[in-house]
Amino acid sequence: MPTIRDVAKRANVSTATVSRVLNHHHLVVPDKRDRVLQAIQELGFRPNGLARGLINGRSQTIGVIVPDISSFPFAEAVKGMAEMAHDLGWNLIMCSTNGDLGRISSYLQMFVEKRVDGIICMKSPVLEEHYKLLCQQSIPVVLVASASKYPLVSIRVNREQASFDAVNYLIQKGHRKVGLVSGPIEDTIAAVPKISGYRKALADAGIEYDAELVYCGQNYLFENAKVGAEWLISRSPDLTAIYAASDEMAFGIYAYCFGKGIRIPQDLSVIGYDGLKLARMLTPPLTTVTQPLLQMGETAVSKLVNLINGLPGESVTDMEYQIMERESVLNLVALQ
Amino acid sequence: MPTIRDVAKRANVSTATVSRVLNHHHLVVPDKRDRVLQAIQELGFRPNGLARGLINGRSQTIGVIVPDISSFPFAEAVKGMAEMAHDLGWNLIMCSTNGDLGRISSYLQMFVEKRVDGIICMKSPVLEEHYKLLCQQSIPVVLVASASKYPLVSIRVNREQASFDAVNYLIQKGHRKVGLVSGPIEDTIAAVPKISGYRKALADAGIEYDAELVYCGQNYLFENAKVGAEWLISRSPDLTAIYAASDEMAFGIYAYCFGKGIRIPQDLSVIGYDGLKLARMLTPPLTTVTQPLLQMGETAVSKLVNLINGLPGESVTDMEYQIMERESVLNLVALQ
DNA sequence: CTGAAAGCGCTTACAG
DNA sequence: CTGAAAGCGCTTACAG
Repeated sequence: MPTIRDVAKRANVSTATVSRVLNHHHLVVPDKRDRVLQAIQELGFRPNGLARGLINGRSQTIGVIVPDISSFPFAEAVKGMAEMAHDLGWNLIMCSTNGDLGRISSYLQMFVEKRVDGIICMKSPVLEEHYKLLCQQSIPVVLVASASKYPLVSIRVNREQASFDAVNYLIQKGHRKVGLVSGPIEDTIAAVPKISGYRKALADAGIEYDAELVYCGQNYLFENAKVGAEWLISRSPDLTAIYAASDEMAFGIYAYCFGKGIRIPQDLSVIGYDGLKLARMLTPPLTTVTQPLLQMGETAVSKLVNLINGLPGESVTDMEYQIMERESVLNLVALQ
Repeated sequence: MPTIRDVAKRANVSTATVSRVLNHHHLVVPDKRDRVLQAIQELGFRPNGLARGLINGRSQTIGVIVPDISSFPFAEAVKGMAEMAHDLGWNLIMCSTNGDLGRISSYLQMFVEKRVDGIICMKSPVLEEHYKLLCQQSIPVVLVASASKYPLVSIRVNREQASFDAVNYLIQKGHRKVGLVSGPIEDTIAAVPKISGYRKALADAGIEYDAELVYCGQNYLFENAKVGAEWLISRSPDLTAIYAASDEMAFGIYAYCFGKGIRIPQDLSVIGYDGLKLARMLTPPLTTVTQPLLQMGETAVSKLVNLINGLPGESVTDMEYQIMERESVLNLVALQ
C-alpha cells in the first residue's frame, strides 16, 4: 500500500507538501499541487486513517451503545444516526449490550482504546464508574431516550407528559376505565414516568386509580403484552381502553383480542407508544404516541459532533412527540 | 492520557517491557510484570489502539455495509454480527446505503482509510470497481444474502430451492392456483431466483404457469404487498394461496384481506419468506420460509475473522432454512 | 529476560 | 511557499 513518501517521491516534493495538499492547505503552489494530486491518482494512494488519528488525536469515529439493535425502536433511531453520520463524514462503531449491562463497561473501555471522539448511549444507564471514566478521558457523550443523574447532554421525549397526553386523549374520547400495559416497574427510565403520567391524567379527570388496571410486564415485547391483556381483561371485563407502553405491546394486545373475538376499537380501544412503522401496518391502524425516532438518532449525532468541536450543547432536549390519530380508539362521546 | 512511557517510568522498566506485559509475552520476570501491572492500574493507562493498529497493520475492526439497518431482516442479521463480534473481540463499523448504491464506493474508500481488517457486505452488489479495490488492498470480504460474479466468500440461503419448497408445500396441501407477490424483477439477486423456484414447483406438479398470478412489486414492503394482493385477487378471485416474497409482504396481504373480510387461512392461504419475529406475531401466525438470519450474521463474522487470520473459507455456504409451519395455510387435502 | 533504537505513516512548528 | 526534522504511542528485531 503506497504511503505519503511514495507520493512525495513520485511528485518530487517533500512529504510535508503532500500532507498539505491532503489537508487542503491553500499555501501550496498550483504546479506542485497538481503533481501531488496526479501522483496520488496514479498510485491509488489512500491516507492511513490510523496514522492520522494518532497524530491528530481524533479518529472521526463515534461509539454507539444500544440495548438491542434488532429491536424496532432502536433500529429506527440507529438508522437516523447512520444517516447523519454519513452526511457529516463520521463513522459509527456499533455495540449492542443485548440486555447485559455489564457489557457497557467493556464497550466504554474499548471506545477509549479506539480513541472514539464521542459516544452515544441509547437507553442504557450511565453509572458512576462509567461517568468517571468518561470525565477522566473527557469524551463527550450524548444520551438518547435515557436518563442520568449526571449532567450529560440528553435527547429524549418527555415520557410522563406524553403518557399524560395519551391517557387524556382516551379520557377525552369518553373512556373512564383505562388499563395500562406497562414495562417493568424497575425500569425507572421509561416505565416509571409512563405510569406516573397515566396516574396524573386519571387524577386530573377525577378518576380514581385502580391497581387492578395496571399490568407491569418484564419487558416491552409482544408476548408479554398478550399476557398483560389477558390479565387486565379477565380482572376488569368492563374496561374500554388500554394504553400500551410500546407499539409492540399494542400489537400483542391486538393479537390477544383477535384470538378472543374482541374487536378493536368497537369492543376495546388501544393506544400505543413509539410510533413505529409497524403501527401503521396493524389492522386497524394503531393510534399511538409518535416519537421522532429517526430524527432523534440524527439529532444525537449532530449534537455530539458539536460537542466534539467544542461547541456547548443544552443539557436536555425534549423532542416533539404527537398523538398520531388512526383507527384504534373509539370515540364514545360521539356515540352518545 | 498516560502513555506507555509513563507506565514504564513509574514501574522503572523500559517501554519494551511494558509492551511485552501488555501483549502477554511470557518472558517477563514476575517481579517486573507485577510492577508494570500495578503502574497500569494506578495510572488508569489504556493502550492507544490507533498506535497499535498503525504498527500492527491491524485495526481489529470489521466494516459492515447493509442496505437499511432499520429493515426487519437486516436488523436481525446485524444483531447476529454484533453478538459474534463482541464474543470474538472485534468492532463493527456500520454503514447503511439507504438504497443509494453509489454510497458503496465511498464506504469502501473509507474502510480502506480506516484500515478495517475485513468487510461484510449484505445484499449489496459488488461491482468491478469495488472488486478491484478490494483485491488491490487485499481486504477479505464476506457476502451475506448477496451474489457476485466474483469469487467471494458468500453466505446465503438457496432462494430458488427455498421458493420451490414453499410453493411445493402449498401444492402438497392441495393448492393448485397459487399467486406470487414478488419483489422487483430487476432484483436478480433475490427476486429472480424466487420466481424461478415458484415456476419450477408449478411445472413439477404439472400446473401451467399463469403470468396473471405473479405480481412484481417495487420493493419487499408492506404497502406494496397490499397493492399486490389487490392486483392478484381482483384478477383471479379463485386463487387459494399466495406466496409472499417477504414476511413484511405477507403482513401486507393480511392487512388487505382483513379489510376485505377475506379470512386467512379459510378463504386464502398465505406463506411468507424470511422468518422474522414478526411472523409469529401475526394472526394467524404466519407459515414462512425461515432463514436463520441471526445465525447468518454470526457466521459472517466468524468466517470473516477466519479469512483475516489467513484460514481458507469455502466460497459459498448455503445455510439451512426450514418451512416453519404455523397457521396461515389451509390443508385442502385434509378437507376432502 | 530486558533495554536502546528504529520504525509504523502521518502532521506540524520551525527556519528559510 | 516549502523542506528537514521531530514526534504521535506503540512494537519488535537486535544485541546483550
